[in-house]
Amino acid sequence: MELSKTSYVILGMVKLGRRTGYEIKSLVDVSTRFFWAASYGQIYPELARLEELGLVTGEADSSNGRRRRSYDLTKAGQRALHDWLTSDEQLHIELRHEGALKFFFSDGLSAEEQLDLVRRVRDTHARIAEQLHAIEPAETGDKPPAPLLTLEFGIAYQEFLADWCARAEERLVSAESANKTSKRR
Amino acid sequence: MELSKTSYVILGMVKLGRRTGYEIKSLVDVSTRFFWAASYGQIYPELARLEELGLVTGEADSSNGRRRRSYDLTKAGQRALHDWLTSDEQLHIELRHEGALKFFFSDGLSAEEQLDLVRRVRDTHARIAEQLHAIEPAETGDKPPAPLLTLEFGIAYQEFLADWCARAEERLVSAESANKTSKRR
DNA sequence: GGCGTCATGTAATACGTTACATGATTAC
DNA sequence: GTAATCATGTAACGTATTACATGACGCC
Repeated sequence: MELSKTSYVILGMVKLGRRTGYEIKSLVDVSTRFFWAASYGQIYPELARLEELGLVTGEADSSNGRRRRSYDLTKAGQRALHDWLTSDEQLHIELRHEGALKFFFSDGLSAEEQLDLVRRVRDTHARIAEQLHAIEPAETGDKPPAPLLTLEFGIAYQEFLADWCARAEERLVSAESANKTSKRR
Repeated sequence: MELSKTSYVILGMVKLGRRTGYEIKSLVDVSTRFFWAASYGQIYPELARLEELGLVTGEADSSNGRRRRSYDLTKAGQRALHDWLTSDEQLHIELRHEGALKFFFSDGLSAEEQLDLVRRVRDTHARIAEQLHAIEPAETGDKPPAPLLTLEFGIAYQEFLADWCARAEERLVSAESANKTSKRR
């Protein structure tokens, strides 16, 4: 593979408009970071590399009174982005979920400890869902553009996770009370 | 932080029974890998390190005719595992989803290309859901132990994602037909 | 005899985060 | 004037994957 997935985040952000590295990072932090994060340590070197490859062109830009470097997509960059978007290669999908991991190993825990754990996981997702709800959609055209649909997806995703935890909590509570009842007999 | 999350995967697997590095890898590949993966390159060096730290004890084990090294949890290892399970530190939750990423940048695509993309994402999740359905629960005790509940969670998770894609497909199709109708007028 | 699996391990490489260094401009 | 933000970049570090090397055992 020529480019990393993170390179496409950069190309995509530049496609949406002339961008500086700083702007790309800010945009990523309120949008793609929930399913594809990126840091300065990746963005700046990668912008330089993409320029070498002829996929973006950078130029000094003092339009806002600050010294900075803005990038545009080249034709080759547009092609690379489109090729990636329509490629039928296996999608990279990866989850690292410490809550699920703890849950998997939670058989040694007491009922209360288990419940605490599920509650913490639910809180985490509920908080992220709130965060996403707070993101104001910048423009409201007639057709919902992809970033808006993706935001909707993110909200549904976090709420699904929070709901699943809520249902698991109910199950744990009722299992526990059933257990106490049978012991009392 | 003393130990990485992956160390706890190892400790957890050893808690479930005396294990070799090879066994840990095999177990991870059919269980935690869907929310926390691990490779030989992590497992073997980390087992050695955990032994140095006194959290596991390894010993040569030829019980099955092959030369191998099996590990057990020490008291300190059990404590470390329990402390992690009940710790209230921020949970590490991270998603890398190339499908969502492409979707976010899909505004330049044609309606058909967009639809293809969503279909590919749905297929991916539907396939993983099937894979999970195929995992036979080893033991069926009266109370569902945590690994089983986690498997249920994994199935619900993948099915949620596939369903969301299916609904998105419907929306795309109806938006497209509405668009054609209005153009015809 | 050969293939598949069991089994251990490491080296090279890639990927990604964090922290730091540096400095200009803007808002209060 | 000073704090926040804009802005660029790198070095150190940590994490993880891939590929390779090696070899024994069991089944057909």
